[in-house]
Amino acid sequence: MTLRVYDTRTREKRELSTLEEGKVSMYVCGITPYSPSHLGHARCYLSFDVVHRWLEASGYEVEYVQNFTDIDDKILDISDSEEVDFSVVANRNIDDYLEVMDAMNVLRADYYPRVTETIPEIIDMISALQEKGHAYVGDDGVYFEIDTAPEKFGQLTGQTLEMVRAGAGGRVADTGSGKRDHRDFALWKLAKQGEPSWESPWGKGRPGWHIECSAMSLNHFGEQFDIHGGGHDLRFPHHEAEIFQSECCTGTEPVVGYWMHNGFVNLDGEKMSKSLGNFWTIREAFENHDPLALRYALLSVPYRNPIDLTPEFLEEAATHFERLIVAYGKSLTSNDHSGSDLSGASERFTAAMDDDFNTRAAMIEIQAVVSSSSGSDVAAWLERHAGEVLGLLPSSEEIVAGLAQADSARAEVSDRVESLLGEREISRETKDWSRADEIRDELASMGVVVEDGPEGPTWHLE
RNA sequence: GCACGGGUGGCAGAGUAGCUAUGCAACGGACUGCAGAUCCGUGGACCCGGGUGCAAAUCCCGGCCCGUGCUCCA
Repeated sequence: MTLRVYDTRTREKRELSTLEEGKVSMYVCGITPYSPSHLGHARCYLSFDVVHRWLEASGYEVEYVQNFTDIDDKILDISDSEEVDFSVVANRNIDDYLEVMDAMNVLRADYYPRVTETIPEIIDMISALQEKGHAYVGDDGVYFEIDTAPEKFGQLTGQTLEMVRAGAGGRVADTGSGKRDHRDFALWKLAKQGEPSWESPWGKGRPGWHIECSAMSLNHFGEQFDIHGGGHDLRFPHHEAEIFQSECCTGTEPVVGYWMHNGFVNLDGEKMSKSLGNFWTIREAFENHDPLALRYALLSVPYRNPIDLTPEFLEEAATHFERLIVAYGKSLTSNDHSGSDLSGASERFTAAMDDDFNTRAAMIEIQAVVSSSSGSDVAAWLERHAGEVLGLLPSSEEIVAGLAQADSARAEVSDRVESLLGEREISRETKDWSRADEIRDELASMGVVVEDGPEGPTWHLE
């Protein structure tokens, strides 16, 4: 069984082959912390969390780097309006991000480099590009000159230089930037009055948006690394700019082995994004949804496909999640073996994950196991597959604590429930259905669900 | 407009030529006073039009539709 990964650049699923046997270097574009993260971000980092987990489960040693773009125009806009330092805004939103990710069982990356802590490396890289003739100094900053490496254009989007030239109209003049060609992009932006800035050979300023990722990946991994992830919208210009910067700087290509891009979260068929304003922050979603149920929902569609968030979609996921938790709890407290052979499910699960991380297919296997067996072996199976690999389970301690709490809650109302149930059974025996239903309603108002079975009624709290 | 991705049953989602995908939902039956749970079973799809094959959801051509990108964006 081999792991196949879809690569945006070559547009095919390829067997994963890494630079160093048994090791994977993975870089994922992180957030720009100018506002609280929304569900689109959740989907991205959840997707790559599963990539991270599955690679490790497959025996790879993974080095995972995710950046924070902690200085940028929008952060400055907000810090201006709040009259606080930009770092206040950035730190606040980074904390928010890490908190909600923790709540959704997202494992931490190994490094979270920040732009503001990578300035010397960025400056070195820009200097190298300038020396090699790929960068020039304009009125308001330093730019990468696309025409010095035109053959690198369009690797991730298939666009040609001409197309983009044609599409842009007279934007160069509009922006008043110091670019020679509108397809060139900023490496270093000179500071305007009052903006935070860092010293550089070109004057005080700050890095352009794309250069940080090139500098950070070079810094952590060297000239080449295995996987680069990010949202689908980053393919152009951001990731193509990275290819220009990294490969022109080092002369080594390709800089990235596999470009992975996750699909969007849509609301009413449209991309959820901050600029469109049609987003839910992750925290808002937590108000109505268990973080792990949300994780379940967002992983229940393969990472490259779009997800249309509808109430039905979220409900279905919540139902499955609930079943999983209940089944896990039941198996966890069982001393018996299920007597089932779970090897087929394991094989199909592995095949699904090996096929470009098809979490959907993998989760169907989990559903099948959940609905067909229970026992101590099932608990172990779920821990490995639903827990370690997909991160869908709370810790067994939490589950056990939850069960204990449920037990005590149950014990609290038990006497009252039993006496009502006894009364109801008498009513049922005398076919006094209206009285029986009345009692059931009364129990329901106490949060007690009654289920009549062949061996009499059973009840549980909900 | 151009580029990329995609259009499979109510929803999600496999399937790159021949054999029931699958899950949820729906429906029918069993069981039920009813409800619920459970069990058994059923129907239902390949955007349109051409083409190549003995055979096409699957390959080719032409349309149409949707999403994203071309501007900050996961």
